Amino acid sequence: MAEPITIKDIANLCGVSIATVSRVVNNSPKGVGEKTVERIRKVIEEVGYRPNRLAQSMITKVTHTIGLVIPDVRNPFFSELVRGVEDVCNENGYSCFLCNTDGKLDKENEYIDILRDRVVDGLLFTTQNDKEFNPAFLDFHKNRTPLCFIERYVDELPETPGVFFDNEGGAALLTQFVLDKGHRHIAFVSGPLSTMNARMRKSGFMATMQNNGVEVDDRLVVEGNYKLDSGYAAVDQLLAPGKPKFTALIAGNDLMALGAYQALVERGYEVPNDISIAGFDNITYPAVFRPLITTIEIPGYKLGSCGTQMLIAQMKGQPLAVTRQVFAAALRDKGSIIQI
Amino acid sequence: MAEPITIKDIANLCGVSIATVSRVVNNSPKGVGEKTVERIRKVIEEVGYRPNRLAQSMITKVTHTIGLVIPDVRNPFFSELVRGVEDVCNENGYSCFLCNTDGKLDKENEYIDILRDRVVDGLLFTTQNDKEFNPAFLDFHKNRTPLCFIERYVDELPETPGVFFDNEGGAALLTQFVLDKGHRHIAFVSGPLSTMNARMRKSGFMATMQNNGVEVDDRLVVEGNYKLDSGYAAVDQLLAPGKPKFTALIAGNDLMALGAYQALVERGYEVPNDISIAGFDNITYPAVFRPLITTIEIPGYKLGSCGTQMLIAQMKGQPLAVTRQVFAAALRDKGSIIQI
DNA sequence: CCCAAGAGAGAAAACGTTTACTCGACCATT
DNA sequence: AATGGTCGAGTAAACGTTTTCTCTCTTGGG
Repeated sequence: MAEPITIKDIANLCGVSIATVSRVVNNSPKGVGEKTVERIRKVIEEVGYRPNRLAQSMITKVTHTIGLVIPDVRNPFFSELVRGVEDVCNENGYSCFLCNTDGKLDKENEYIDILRDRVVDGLLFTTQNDKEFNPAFLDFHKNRTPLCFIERYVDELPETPGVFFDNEGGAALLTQFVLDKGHRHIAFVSGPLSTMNARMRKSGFMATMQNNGVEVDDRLVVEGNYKLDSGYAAVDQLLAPGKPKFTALIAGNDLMALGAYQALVERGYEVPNDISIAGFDNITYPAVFRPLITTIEIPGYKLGSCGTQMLIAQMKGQPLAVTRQVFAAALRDKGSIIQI
Repeated sequence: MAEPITIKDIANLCGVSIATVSRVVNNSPKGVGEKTVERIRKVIEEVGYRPNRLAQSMITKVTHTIGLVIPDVRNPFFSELVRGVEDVCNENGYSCFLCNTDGKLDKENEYIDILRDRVVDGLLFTTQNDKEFNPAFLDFHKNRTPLCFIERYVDELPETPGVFFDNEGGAALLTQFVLDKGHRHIAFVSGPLSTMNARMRKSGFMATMQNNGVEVDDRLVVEGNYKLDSGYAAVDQLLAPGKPKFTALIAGNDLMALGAYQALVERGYEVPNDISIAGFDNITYPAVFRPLITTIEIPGYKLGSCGTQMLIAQMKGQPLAVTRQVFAAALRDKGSIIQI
């Protein structure tokens, strides 16, 4: 029913041209008398006129809109991240399109196309799929649409900004902690080695062991898939006859650590008295829950907010001091590693 | 660098008018010869032309965009809901602006204005704040912008669609379950009674008790704020000298149930042997965690996806069979209520 | 008193589409 | 042979802004 009020309506109401109204709306440098400004302001206020963003964007080519592409909001890490992104967007007058891809390449492609059609000013991109490189990024790059990666290195686009978590450092920190507690026989359950972060975490573990002069027993290093079940299964493998004993187990993420915990308990081991356990991610649950798992915290909110800041800086044409920001890891000791 | 390809480019490339190109892009009824269609299609394909959504929207007044306003994505209920919304949007060619308000009225207002400026086709609105009614909704209503509420009744807008969870029925289900286990002295810790759902849950509890001929002892009904601490504090109140004994405690949500659990354990009670506990929400954590709390599941994804379907139906001008959809509750028995 | 400069404001083009209207060509019907 | 219908395609207006250019009026300095 009620047609929206346009700039033309205001112009008529004030008996001025739309150009003049436009100038006061954008409190443009000058060219409008004080009294006129006052009058127009008042009318705008009274009738509640708000400029149509679409029309503005048509001509300015700027939508104040970004696309946020992630695998799944339901993953707590990503909901933290999303909130960080959205907060920074909002502070800066941007709105954010949320896209869930489940890490599937075709959905990623689809969303990239959609977002380009919608003329987003920038794109924030996360995935857990780092096997395949999406050539659509090259298009974005050619079109000079700002891009910021989250936890993803793209060799083809070396100068594209990104925010990262220091997976290797986190794993090193955790491994050192376990070593310092006196453990020497440490099992490691990695995430899927097809992913960058699983490889980094593993290498952080290996390097730290080596640096401390502790030999890694290959038979105690197994690969999981970041899911609970694979942690459970890993314990079965590690406890098989002929395998060496171990006093601590480091998992590539908390979920696998929990799976491992369950398997150990079911097999009659006491955690941490018989076997200590550590995870990665700091999946945060109300502190009432048991077990508590010593872990490495990944600052999802921070990654999101800083990534967005970098993206916005780019969109504003500000030169970036650093194009790749790496966030340090923090250890969360929850007592699941005992001194021996 | 690379200016985007426009319809004009395609027209020139094919030696036809832009109107003709537009017709084949929208595979418009007729008016273009088969051979021409073929030729234009091929060129479009070759150069990868994609129409500018902004320009399309300018003229059609349709953006294929919706606004999703929620308190906080980090709340697992809302991340479920968001995913449901986004999936249905995507299936139907819509994109979705995510807005976090923390339930604050001024942020809600701000986002409503922003979304209107951006000419969203519809608005999906959730809040936990049901004290204040935002008059901006009336504007939306006047502008005929489709609206769908989630878990919020708005008296001023009786015919506005909404999706709801049957809080009362859920509480009844849970209460009946507890009664059937033989409990007669049941404590109830409600959420903040300023919120609709806390009131509904409480009334579901009261009604079921009454229906079963069990008198509710007022001294065993306390009000919390849906946070962990308030569950803890509630137990302090309930265990104060002079209070009647109880064998079961039903909390307005899982978080408070956990707080209550912690308080009880710290005071030497065994759960559920001394006191049984039930919650609400089914906050889902890996099943390894303890304690497990018998609870009522709220189908967040379902609420989101169905709400979005209703919204889209409205936007397409389809008449809604029902404007208010209520989703049934389901009990998740996790053993924290014992038979007595 | 004249002129230049500057301030205030409007006209119109542009952004990339969709769509109502128009027009010519061709063919079939009377 | 004239009429009319259909098909294919183009012209131009429109959407709601921003912005460049232009114009007029005022003002102040010489």
